[in-house]
Amino acid sequence: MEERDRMRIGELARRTGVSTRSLRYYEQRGLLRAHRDTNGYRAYDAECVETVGRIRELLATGLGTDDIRELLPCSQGGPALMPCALSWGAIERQKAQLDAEIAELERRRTALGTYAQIMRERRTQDEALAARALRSA
Amino acid sequence: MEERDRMRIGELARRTGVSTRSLRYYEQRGLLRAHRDTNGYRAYDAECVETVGRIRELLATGLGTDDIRELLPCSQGGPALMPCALSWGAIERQKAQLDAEIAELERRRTALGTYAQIMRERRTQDEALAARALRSA
DNA sequence: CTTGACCTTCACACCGGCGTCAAGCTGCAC
DNA sequence: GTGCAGCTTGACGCCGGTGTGAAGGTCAAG
Repeated sequence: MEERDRMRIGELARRTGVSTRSLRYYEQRGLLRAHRDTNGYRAYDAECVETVGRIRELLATGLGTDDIRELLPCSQGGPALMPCALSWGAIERQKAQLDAEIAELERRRTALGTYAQIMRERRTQDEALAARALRSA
Repeated sequence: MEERDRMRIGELARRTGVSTRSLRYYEQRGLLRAHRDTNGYRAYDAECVETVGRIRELLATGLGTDDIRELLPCSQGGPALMPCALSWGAIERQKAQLDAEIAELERRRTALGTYAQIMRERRTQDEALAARALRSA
């Protein structure tokens, strides 16, 4: 809780490899909290580095900021049993959603393959027709 | 080619189940061609019903309107050998893209499962702690 | 003439995480 | 004082297919 452990947004960005724009966005979305210096500058505790890391991981799973906001307190220390139970649904929902999206993409891939097959056959016919036309000409 | 075979946008929408908004959009993107009555109304040939069907199929595979524009003449009758060859790449690209997206989603799903597992373990620890706290209290 | 169904073009809204520019303040170094 | 790096908030753009609404023309039926 020492003030010395606090850093400004630029340094947090450097340490995490995340743009300042994103950090401000995470704060706006309620994912990240920052103290304020007297001049209005954001002052982040050292643990924010880890928090940002978790945010990036969760974003990378495809979860949205709304889900992550409910999920984050759960992944931190402290008596977070209740939020855990509450936000458990979000993970299950997201897993189900991912399964659905994967199925959808595989359906698309199959459809595309079928479509390509039809076109391939048609092209073969066309080539046969063209060859016959050439011979008769 | 009889004028009697032509219909206006509302009827095409009804026959295909596609909104008039989408039909106008397809025309704007160069996927669909319409004649014009003297009063400016769009007049569609009967075959447009099939064309719209193909557009929907291709859209459903995840292809964009730009790809479909190059792909459509290929799936219709006529000497479409060259466009076929040209647009073949679009299908292959899309298939590769779908494969990549599927892989990405599966990576997300796995990551989510791992994350859930970590949280589950942490929750178990928390519960153990809470139980011990209760007993000692 | 009016009503009403159908048509026209133009254009804003959406979603979501973030790039990017604008206009202005702080504070250190020279 | 001047410059510059770093900070602030605010706001537009993107991507792409489509919903939706405005403002107005066409035409047949009453």
